[in-house]
Amino acid sequence: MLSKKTKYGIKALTFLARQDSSKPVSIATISKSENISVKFLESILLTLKKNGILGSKKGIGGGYYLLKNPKDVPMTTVMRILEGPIAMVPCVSLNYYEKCDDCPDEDKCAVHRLMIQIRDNSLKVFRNTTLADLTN
Amino acid sequence: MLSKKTKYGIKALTFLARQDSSKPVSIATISKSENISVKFLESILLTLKKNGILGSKKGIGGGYYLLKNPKDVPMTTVMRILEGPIAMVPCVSLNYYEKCDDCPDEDKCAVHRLMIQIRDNSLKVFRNTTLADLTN
DNA sequence: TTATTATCCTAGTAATCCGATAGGGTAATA
DNA sequence: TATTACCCTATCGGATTACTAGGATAATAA
Repeated sequence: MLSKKTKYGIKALTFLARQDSSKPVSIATISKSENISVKFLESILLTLKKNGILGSKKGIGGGYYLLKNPKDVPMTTVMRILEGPIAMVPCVSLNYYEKCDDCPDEDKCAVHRLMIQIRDNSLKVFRNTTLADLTN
Repeated sequence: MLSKKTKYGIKALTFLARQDSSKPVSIATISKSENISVKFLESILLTLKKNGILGSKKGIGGGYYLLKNPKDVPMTTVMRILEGPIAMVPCVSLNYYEKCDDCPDEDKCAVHRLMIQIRDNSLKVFRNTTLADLTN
């Protein structure tokens, strides 16, 4: 299941991608438009900022804005920041690999081989989709 | 993340698919071979039985066995029984559809459209993979 | 300068889910 | 009739999730 954090994060990012990029948008504005709790959204935008996706400005007229052109933000990046690994099991994860305790030989593991296929297909979609693609 | 329940379930099923189909295999046997806790495995096999994947036999020489030919058991079926919906969000689920509270128009929702692609790709893999494919 | 606005940051918390275990009951076989 | 092995319900600690509280900090406007 996709977490609400990721869901809200993607919604907020596409909202920002649709705006005039020069002007910051306040949390309150995004919150109202996308029906997301202010406080929860706050924490999500903060992690996006800490990970170099968003910039921010304080005070009156302040808010968040995209640091890059939407077409240069692939969904792999967004997913990894908000959701964590794209793979369904750690033993097939590219960025968060972990060996299974119970599995003596990954190459012979049915789950492993199946989940590699799922991962590859998901990666293809996330890599080929940018924020710009989602604004239309 | 794939639950351990599903992971163990797939492992147990492929183990059974490799056996002489006429003979039941005990929980203890599968448990030892696949490094799965007996009690946990017990509950997993029981749900697979209740959902028509496995048959069972009690008493000495008893155990579980596949009710169908492994090549007639697609992973879509196994996943839906053990893991639940294949989609990452209920609003794109074929078998467990649910509308989002926050989303006024699914067709205009970025998350919705992205997750449809992910679902379609995963479905393709799970549909085209049977238990027989996983035994090799 | 100071009041206002809006982000920054740490903590906490209720609810839910997960993985596993307990402890019997029931049916089949020897 | 004893043993084996599945059947079934209930529980439970720990982790995660989806928030919420409450104040600190910085920028702007008066």
